[in-house]
Amino acid sequence: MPISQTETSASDAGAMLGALGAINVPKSCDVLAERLQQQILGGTFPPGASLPTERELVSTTGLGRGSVREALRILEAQGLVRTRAGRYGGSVVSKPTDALLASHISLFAKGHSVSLRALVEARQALEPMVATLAARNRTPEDLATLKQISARLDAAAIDDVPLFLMENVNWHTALAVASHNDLLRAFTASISELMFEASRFEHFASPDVRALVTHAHRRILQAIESGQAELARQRVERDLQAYARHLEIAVKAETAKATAEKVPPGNARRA
Amino acid sequence: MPISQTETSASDAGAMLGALGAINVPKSCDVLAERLQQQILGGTFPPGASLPTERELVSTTGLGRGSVREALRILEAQGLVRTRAGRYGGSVVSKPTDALLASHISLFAKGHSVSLRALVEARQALEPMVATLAARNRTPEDLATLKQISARLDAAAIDDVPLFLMENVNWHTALAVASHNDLLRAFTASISELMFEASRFEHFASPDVRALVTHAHRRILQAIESGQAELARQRVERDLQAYARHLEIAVKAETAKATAEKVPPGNARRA
DNA sequence: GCAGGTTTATGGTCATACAATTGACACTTG
DNA sequence: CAAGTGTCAATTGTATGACCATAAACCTGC
Repeated sequence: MPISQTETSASDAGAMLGALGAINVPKSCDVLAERLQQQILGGTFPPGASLPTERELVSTTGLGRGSVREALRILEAQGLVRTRAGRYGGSVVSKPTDALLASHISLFAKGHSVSLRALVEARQALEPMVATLAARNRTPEDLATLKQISARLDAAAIDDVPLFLMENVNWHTALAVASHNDLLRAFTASISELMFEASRFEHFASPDVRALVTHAHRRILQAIESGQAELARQRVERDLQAYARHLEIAVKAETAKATAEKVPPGNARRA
Repeated sequence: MPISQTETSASDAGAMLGALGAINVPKSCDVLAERLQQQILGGTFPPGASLPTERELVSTTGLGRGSVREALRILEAQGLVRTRAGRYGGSVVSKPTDALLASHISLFAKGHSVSLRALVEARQALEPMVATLAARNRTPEDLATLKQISARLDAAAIDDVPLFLMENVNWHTALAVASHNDLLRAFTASISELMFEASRFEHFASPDVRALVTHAHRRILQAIESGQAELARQRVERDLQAYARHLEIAVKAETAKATAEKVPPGNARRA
């Protein structure tokens, strides 16, 4: 992002001071949070190390304890520290978890009302690469996990739709783990979670869709097991295209039903 | 009368409650933050609306002002509110910005020491789809912006490397905007930013690489202008592969130089 | 040795007071 | 009247102090 202040449209008035734009006076807690963040990222406080105690920070910074605590809440929300009470407690430095990043992505998506279509597009972008990398980088353990989940998924496909959807998320997450790319893993897991939430309301998981999913997963897993990266990519792409088609049909049916329910006044509603 | 605490005597109480794991006592500020978050997401406080004042929250929740303020700092770190001081100030609900999500992604990436290779892989996953969508969904304004940036990029390619790198980020961001997919836009912009930071240290931007980049951008932009989605995708893919190759060479040279500096002189290792 | 209580450093919460900020509005001034 | 200026009031920002809750470490008695 370009520098925000410093509008260059200076008239000759106030030339000595230059063009000064809106000046933002930071809050003390923000300043402290940022400084601590830099120190953490700079290695002064490596993961696992303890920050000074609140009261120490109070005395070293000259701020009040309230400000110090607010700064710590910010760092906590960023996933950089984990605070525990009690003797020998305090704030220990930690690495942001996948779950935390996922929650921030989720907040962003919900805040911007990201459409199901956009989610599918993002998935179509990410998962082929994930499959490619998984075929290349998977460990035997990754493979074992995937097979385990596949078995549970197949079992749930018969009659337990909620479990099926949940295991489906697990499957995609495990695939992302097998890719051994932290960033893609976190992105993919987040999107799977979001799609899971979305598809719980659209009750889109008919028996034939479930069969289609399990079949596709089997073929993808096979390609990954044999290390055929390109084949895995192609199969994921085709699977996602089929999934997108089915989803579009389901959504269309849903909206059609919704409008049908709204139009006729006083009819025989749901039994 | 519902179950008050101390259900049954201590003797066999454990059996009735079943196996209970570590119970986590939440902090009051976390509880409040979560409840407010739900209300915001649930539409009770739509974007642009004001939350109750701190002191109102104090009286309605029964908590102390410190806890209320800590909750607000959490929401602020999540990008859900923006707090201003002064009369008619307070906390107004807002949507998380791209920049905020980018900063969280950046923290995650830095915390996990995500490699440049992983970044490139993520970019290779995202940008082809971004280009496809941009070719499909671009508006005339998007196109104008892209052309503007392209012109600046071409000019900077001649001699101003820092400006070139910055405009390069802008170009990719503008492309992501043209895709009209909020999630892909935010992801792509974050990764571009991260790669920019990384490539500032590796001073990888030789004249011929710069020429290669501007040439590729021109061809991509042309495909997007004419709405040829598939062509745009292919060109981005090829561009990224070339970029990845050059990057690998540059990194190899860099590490070779670093090791050469470390080993005693006169030790001619094979490069 | 160990089961139990005790200590004590630490975060968690609350209350109060004052300072800083800022938009609205009345007030001057030309 | 127009433009600038001062004042006010509501709200957040900050500091201080006190006390509670928690949990690891340390006794203590057996």
